[in-house]
Amino acid sequence: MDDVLRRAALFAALDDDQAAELRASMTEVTLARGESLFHEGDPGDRLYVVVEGKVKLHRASPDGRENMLAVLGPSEMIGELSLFDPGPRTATATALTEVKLLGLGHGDLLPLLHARPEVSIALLRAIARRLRRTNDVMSDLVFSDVPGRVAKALLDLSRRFGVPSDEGIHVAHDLTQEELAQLVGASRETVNKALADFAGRGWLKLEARAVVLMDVERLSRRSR
Amino acid sequence: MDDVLRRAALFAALDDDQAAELRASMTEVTLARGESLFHEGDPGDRLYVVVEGKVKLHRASPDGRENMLAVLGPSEMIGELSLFDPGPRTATATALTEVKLLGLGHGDLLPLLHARPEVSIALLRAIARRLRRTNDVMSDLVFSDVPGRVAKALLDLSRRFGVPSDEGIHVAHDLTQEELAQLVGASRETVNKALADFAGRGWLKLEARAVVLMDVERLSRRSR
DNA sequence: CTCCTCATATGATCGGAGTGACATGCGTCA
DNA sequence: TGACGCATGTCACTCCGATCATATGAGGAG
Repeated sequence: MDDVLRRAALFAALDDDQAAELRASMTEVTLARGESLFHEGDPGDRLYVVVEGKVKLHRASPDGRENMLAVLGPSEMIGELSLFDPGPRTATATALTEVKLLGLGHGDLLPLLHARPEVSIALLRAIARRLRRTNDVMSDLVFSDVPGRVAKALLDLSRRFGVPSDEGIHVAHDLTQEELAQLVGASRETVNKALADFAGRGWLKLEARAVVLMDVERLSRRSR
Repeated sequence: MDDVLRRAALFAALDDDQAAELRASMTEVTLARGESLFHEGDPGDRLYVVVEGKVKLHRASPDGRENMLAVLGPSEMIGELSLFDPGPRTATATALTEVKLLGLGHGDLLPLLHARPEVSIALLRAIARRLRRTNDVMSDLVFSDVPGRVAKALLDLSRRFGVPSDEGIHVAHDLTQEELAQLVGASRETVNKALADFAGRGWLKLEARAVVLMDVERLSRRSR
């Protein structure tokens, strides 16, 4: 059984056989960068688990500006909200890289939840953790300035997607600066300035859709 | 059985007998305005349901400023996060009015979740809804200016706590302007200006810890 | 290999909103 | 009932960050 799936909340409480059975009942979806899994307003009764790649969850304001709620990677869940609390999708999910997902419909999940309470409990934990993260992001929007939020976002991405290298922690976030700006709720220009400033101080090195963090300590201090 | 409790997610899936039994296993807590139920950092293994009154969930930044995550009223749940995703409390809960709550410990909840999967499912729905609301608030922080956020907050409070009167919808929010400012992530002065402006236009009337909404249509338009 | 387009970089300008400083109002408690 | 303390109302001043404008660079399509 796939290691990535075993780390997903949906599979956490199941033994190997049960996990294999659940996996068999899920349908595979593949997207190229830029393609959307679903759009804000769509009817939603399907949940997905990321197997490979990254997906962004985002919304548009009436006047066309974009805000990114989250970047989701392997083992993470997308679209649960419309399943647990029935209703249309309140955000759009778009692939940041080539991405592979497994989808599960409402009709297949409910029996599982009734049959195996541990699964519900694992999902409660997962969604509680998400709510905590979201609350943290909200506090940052209120308390921190843009450079602080950029530093925080990079550290967060580094914890989740970073790999150590000889120069520092290499973080292939797959976000354009425009997207990074949407993630921290600021303009592209301001984010660019913050990044350039950090790079100038030697705290990090900029690469295409990636950064190398070289002084996590300073960045971390700047983020508070 | 109390009507307020029957509307709480925790009780939604139970029949009268089961609800009465659950209620009996919960301990009553009473607080006066200003008293805290728990503080950020406290170990947390208890969940509460508001029976009467209002409670605010808030956090302090390192430099002492405050941010309010939510105002919770009757039937709503507080402190679930530390229960579902074990860990210290990530916010402080403080009474906005005299308040009556019922508390349930981790040790009493888990057996219930295992025995009655419908309870978990109801809780998943409740927390999913909370996450949706939080995402909405986050988008507003990014997209709307302060007057817009104030209008939005008042409309939200009115939907939850408003009662129709001959002049308009009377909303006893029990928040000082300082607290309202913390709720929308702005300074007291700016919120005061927005309120004075709305009042000057005849959209609402200011009262002590309350407002009377007289032109919901305009306020609603201003909030978008 | 060469455009063309999209991403990145950087400066100039402007405005919303925070800060600080007061004045006023009002509820509550001795 | 008087007075203190907290909440509210309103300035002037400053500044962060959005917006506009304009390079420069780099990857893809032909």
